[in-house]
Amino acid sequence: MKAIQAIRGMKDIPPAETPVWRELEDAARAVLSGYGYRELRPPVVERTELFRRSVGEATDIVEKEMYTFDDRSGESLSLRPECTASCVRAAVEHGWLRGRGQRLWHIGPMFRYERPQKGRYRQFHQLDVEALGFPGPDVDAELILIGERLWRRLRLGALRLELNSLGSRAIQDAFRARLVEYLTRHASSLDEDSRRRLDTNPLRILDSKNPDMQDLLGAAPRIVDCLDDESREHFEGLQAMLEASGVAFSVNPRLVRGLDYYTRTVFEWVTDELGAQGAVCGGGRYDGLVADIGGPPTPATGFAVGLERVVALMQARQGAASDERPHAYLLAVGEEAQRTAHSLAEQLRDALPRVRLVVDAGPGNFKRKMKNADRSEAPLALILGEDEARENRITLKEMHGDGGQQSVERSQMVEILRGHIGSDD
RNA sequence: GUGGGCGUAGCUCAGCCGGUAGAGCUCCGGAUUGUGGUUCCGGCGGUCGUGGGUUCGAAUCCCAUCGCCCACCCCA
Repeated sequence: MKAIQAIRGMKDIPPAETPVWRELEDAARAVLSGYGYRELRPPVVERTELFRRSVGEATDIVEKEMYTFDDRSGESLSLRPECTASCVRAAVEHGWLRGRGQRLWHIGPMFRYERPQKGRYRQFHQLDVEALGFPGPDVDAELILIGERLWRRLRLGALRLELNSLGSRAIQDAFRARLVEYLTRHASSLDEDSRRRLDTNPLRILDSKNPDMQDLLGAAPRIVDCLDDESREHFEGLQAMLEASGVAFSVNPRLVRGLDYYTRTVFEWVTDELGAQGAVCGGGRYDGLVADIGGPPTPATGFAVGLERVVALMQARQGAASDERPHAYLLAVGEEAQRTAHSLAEQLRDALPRVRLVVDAGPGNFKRKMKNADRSEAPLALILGEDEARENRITLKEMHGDGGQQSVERSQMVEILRGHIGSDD
């Protein structure tokens, strides 16, 4: 019989890696609570319609990357490809936007049917941060500062911040027409993909990686030159606040983003260390989205962090992850010892709530159990054999170094173990 | 969806101008029946991804197919 394996692009995160993930999640929680953001946990499945209306009918995500299915009642549902739409839906549905802003965050899995490659998976995880109901550039700046604080806390260097402004929807429409006009004039210099996108998504031609087109694109009209006064002031305001906070950034006039809902501010944190998938975090302002999905007109801004990509950077970084090795391995041999081993272990756990103690009171001989004690990487073996059971003692053996051991009264165990735990964790 | 690379033991890999499979690590046992890790000795483990073709004979050559990785595309 053929063994069943995981779905393509969906990976197990093995025990050896979960400490890094937890470090990242704990850091995110701590940073966000420090800015007054509160956690939201929306469902993983939504009506397909929600993503059509938010992400955009003509985007790749909606056109060909969603896991969509009909439920038993015939309704079209989709696994979420991103979760800004869900956060906005929840806020509107519960009336959280009535007269005040909401600062929200969420961590969880997202799903996109794409060909997997380095840094890109079909199930992947995002930290999503959304500020709903705030019109000013101050909140865009706040989001960027949150990102920077998170990178600093995780000891990640080498992340660059790129910024752009896409202006209002009306400006985007006008600019799109200008850009199409320019590119059509030079259609002979466009590659095949770009010619196709001339119809579907002309803005994205701007960040094509094709080296043959760089000259052409460098001379293309720039959206930052077409901004309306309000958008320009907003963008300048953001830059002034970042400068005042000492945040380094570069304006990339060709930074556009693949989701239809962005207006004005867009930004990305990028790295060169992850191959082709260099965007670790991306986001921007979406002032029209709340109204688009049926809520009250509400300005909003947010970003998403790709956790697999951050984890990859953390793994490449210097510095050890947290230690999960047990402090002690209690091995019981003989009927009486095996029967009472858990009782002893529970007393130790009552006295030392932080102790990491593995109990081996199963079948197997002494040698076997010592081997397992060694493999557990615990620095201390607590030996409970027939002699110890009879004399109400326990033998402690140092598993590192010379392997010296001593026999002690059970009543001494707590103090000795406490010494071994020390300041660890 | 398109292109390239790669599939041999649990893991990392060698063998590939055809002659019927090997190493290191891991694992199991013994030296050491109340002591692991080190050392020594022995052992388990492979329809060579799968199916077909060529051949007296295929891990090796050819075709197809599946899987993994990387890139395009797209994005976190």
